[in-house]
Amino acid sequence: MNQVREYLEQIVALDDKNWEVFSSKLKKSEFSKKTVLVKTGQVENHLSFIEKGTVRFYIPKVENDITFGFKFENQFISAYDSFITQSKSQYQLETMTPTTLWRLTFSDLQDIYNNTTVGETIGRKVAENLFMMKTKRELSLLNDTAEERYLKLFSEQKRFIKEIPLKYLASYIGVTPQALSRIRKRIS
Amino acid sequence: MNQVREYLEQIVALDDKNWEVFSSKLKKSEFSKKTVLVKTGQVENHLSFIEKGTVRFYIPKVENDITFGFKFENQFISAYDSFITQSKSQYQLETMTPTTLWRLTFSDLQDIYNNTTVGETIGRKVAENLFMMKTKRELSLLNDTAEERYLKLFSEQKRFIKEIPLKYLASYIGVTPQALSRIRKRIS
DNA sequence: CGCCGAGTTGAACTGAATCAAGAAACGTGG
DNA sequence: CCACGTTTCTTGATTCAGTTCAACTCGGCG
Repeated sequence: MNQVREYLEQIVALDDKNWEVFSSKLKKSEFSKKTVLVKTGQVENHLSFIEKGTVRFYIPKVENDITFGFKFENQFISAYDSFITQSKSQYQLETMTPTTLWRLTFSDLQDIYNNTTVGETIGRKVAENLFMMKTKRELSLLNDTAEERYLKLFSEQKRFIKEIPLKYLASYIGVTPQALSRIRKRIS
Repeated sequence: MNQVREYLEQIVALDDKNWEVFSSKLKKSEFSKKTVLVKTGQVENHLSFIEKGTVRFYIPKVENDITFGFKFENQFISAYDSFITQSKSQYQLETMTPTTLWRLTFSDLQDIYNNTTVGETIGRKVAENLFMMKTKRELSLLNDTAEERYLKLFSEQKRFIKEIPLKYLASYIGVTPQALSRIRKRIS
C-alpha cells in the first residue's frame, strides 16, 4: 500500500488526512495468471494499482488479438474509457502473470473526488499523463518503422519485454508475429 | 463567448460565479490563415477555444510534415503536453483558415484551478476526453487499413474534411499523398 | 501571362501480409 | 516426471499495399 502512496506523492502533495480517505477505500486482490479483469461488453468498475504482476490490454479477435498495451508493477490500470463513462468496454484487460492489485471502485472514486481536496487534482493529472503517453504512441505509430518501435520498446522496458510472448509484442508494434520474428533475426 | 460557456456546460454544471471567474480571463484573438500558433521548441502558453476556423497539428519536416490532427470551431486547442508540463513543444499548431480564438494563459488556468469549485473538474474531464480520443485513434492506426481510416474520417467530419488539402489528410491517415490520391480514385 | 505548389498517374521497388510447414517450448494428465 | 498435444516461434515462398521517383496537368495568384 505504501507503493500507492509513493506513486501518488510523485503527482501531488498528499497530507495524512487526504491519504486516509484514499487508502481507506483501497482493497487488495490477487489474481492468477491469464485472469480476465475486464471483458468486452462489461462496464469497468475498478481503478487498480499493480503491486506486482503484468497486465495486457487488448481487443480479442478470433485469430489474433489486437494488443495495444502492457502495464507493470507500480502503475495504475483500468479500461479507463469504460470506467469514466460507465459504459461498455471495447477491450479487455488480462493478467499475464500472477498479479496483486489494490483496487478502487467507481463510487469509491466519486467519494474521493467529493471528500478530499486533492482528489480532482490527482484525477486530472492522471488523465493528463495518460493523454501524453497516447500522444507519444500516436506519433510513433505514424512516424517510426516497426523495427524502430521494437527497439524503442526494448530500450525503455527491457526488463519486462523479455517476458512477453512475441505474438503480443508484434501486435503492439503493429505487425504480424512472423514479421517481428524476422525483425528480431535481422537486428540480432 | 457564449459558445465557450455552452461547451463547458456540456461537461459540468457551471453557475454564474464560476463562469464569471472563467470568462474574465478569456481574451479574444484573431489570426490570419497559415499563422503558426505554437512553434517547436517554444513553450505553449495558451489553452484556446476555436470560435471560428481550422487548426492543424503537425511535426514540421523538411519534405513532408507529419500531420496528426485537425481541430475545428467549438473545440479547445493547445500543444497540451507542452502546456501542462511547461516544457518545449515537439510539434506545431497552425491555422489553416482565418481563425478566431478565445484564449487562456497557463497562469490564468492555475488561477481558475485555485479559485473555482469546478476548475479542476473541467480540467480532469477535458484531459479524460483527450485521452479517449487518442485511444480511439491508436486502435484505428493499429487495426484499420489506410482506406478504412479515410472513410471513417470522411463520414465523421465530412463538412471539414472536404476543405483540407489532400497532402495533410494523407499524412494524418498515415500514407503518402500519392497513395491517398489512389485510394480516392479507387473508392469513387 | 507565367510560375509554382498541389494533385494525378505510371512504373519499378520494397516491407510486410499471407499461406504453409516444420521446430521448439509449454503445460497437463497419467 | 515423462509423454503427448497444443501453442508459439521460425523460416520459406508468394502476393500485395504502399513507397519512391518521375513526368504531366490543373488552378490560383503574383
